[in-house]
Amino acid sequence: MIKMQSPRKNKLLKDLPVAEYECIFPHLELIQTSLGEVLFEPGEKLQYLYFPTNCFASLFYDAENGSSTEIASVGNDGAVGVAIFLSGTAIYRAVVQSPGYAYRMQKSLVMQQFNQHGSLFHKLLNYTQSLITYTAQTAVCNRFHTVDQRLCRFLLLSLDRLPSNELFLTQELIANILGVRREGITEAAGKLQQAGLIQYSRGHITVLDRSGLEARVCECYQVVKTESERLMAA
Amino acid sequence: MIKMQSPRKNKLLKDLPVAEYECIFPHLELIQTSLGEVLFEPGEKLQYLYFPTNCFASLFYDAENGSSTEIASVGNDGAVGVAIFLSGTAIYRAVVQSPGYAYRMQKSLVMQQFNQHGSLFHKLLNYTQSLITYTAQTAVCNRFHTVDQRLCRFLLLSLDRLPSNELFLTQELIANILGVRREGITEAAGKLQQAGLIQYSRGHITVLDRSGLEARVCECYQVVKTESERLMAA
DNA sequence: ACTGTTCCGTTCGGTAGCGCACATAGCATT
DNA sequence: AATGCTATGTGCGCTACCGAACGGAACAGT
Repeated sequence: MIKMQSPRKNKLLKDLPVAEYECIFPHLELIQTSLGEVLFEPGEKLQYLYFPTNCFASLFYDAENGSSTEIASVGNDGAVGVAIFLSGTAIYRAVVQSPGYAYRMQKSLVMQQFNQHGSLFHKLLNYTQSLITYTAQTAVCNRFHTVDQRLCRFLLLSLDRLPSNELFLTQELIANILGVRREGITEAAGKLQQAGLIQYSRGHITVLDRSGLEARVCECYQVVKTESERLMAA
Repeated sequence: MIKMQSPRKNKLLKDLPVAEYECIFPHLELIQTSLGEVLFEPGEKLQYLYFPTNCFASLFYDAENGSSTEIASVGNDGAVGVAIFLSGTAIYRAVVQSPGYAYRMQKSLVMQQFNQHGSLFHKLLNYTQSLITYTAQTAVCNRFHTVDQRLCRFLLLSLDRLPSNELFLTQELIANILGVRREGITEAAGKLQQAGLIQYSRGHITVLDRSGLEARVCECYQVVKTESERLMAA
């Protein structure tokens, strides 16, 4: 099983030139992440940069009153903790939403690669831009779109980061992610289930009709996806 | 007048080591910006990185239905167009909200400085982080706080980027920035005026009681400000 | 089989902000 | 003075969402 977890499964590591990859590879540490695990807390000095292969994490931003919102999520499309080379410290919390494997790189190695201006350096900068896009789109979506639409966006973006069409999240958790009441999710999810688009029970969500979700989602989903693909192609 | 516009007025350029500054200085081009001027459009290939000295710009993110929101603003505390070294293209629009002067740097020079890992390089990375913070906080604020609070936040953050206590913005413009109805601003601003905190008429806003605004604003203001100061100190 | 816990469904009153329509007031131009 | 434009004020019905409370249903452990 672990053999299957090649670092190449992560899209940032996937297309690295052979020389660079071989230089980095020995220093990559495979780790297993569990549901709800916190990779780092806001304000904490980052030690590692994480490259998920088959797990994904949400970046949470706390509000004063105890509520919080997801401002971005990261799967095998990116890296968790880009602040490590920006300033050293992130102001958000990184929480594992779907358990699995990830590779991590020591800060010193990240900085070394960074200083050599390799391929990884450029990919990380591009990826940073796509994170900014995600965050900005979240701001827009929070402002203009309904809970129903935001739920669809969340489901679709999550699916894109996972191999299967199943998610393991309670309505309570989704509510926290979107920054709404739990009851709001009950209602929105109920509609989707009645329409036959998803099927859920006790924290286990199965997406039955992907295109149906796409028909209901706001534009935010496509914007984030397209921009991210554009940046990764570069 | 123009003589007064030393590049050193911009906080990113202010503390550069002498050697680096003298290398950059000859290539800085002083420009004058006018109200409403668009520095770049979303998707456009960036040519310049702008360093405002006494003007400030808003970064706007468009939603599909024609509305838009400010996701961050930049004054003499930063640079407009950091995407130039991230990916080359921004997905937001940069609009001058308060006219004045700025210096700009050709892309080639930016990249050259970037590759030399000078002081500017590190400052720009740090500043990128503070932009991300601003954007994330906007997402949170859009989600949890009232129009009244958001207006206070906007006024305070704008004041911080300006030399005086006056702003030239109609209620209509502020509404676009915050992504709310014009009438919402009429109401919120009316309250502030009645409380004697501001005075306005036909697009001319004077802030009379700064600390009064600070008493009403949500935490978002302080978070953005503190984080930005922390990052600039580094 | 019993019990506690987690997850989901539903109801109900309250409110912030929306969309719309229209009124007024300051300023400019002629 | 007359006209027109732009900025601001106000009122009204409507909807999405909130906060709180409660009920039921699935599951886990003993």
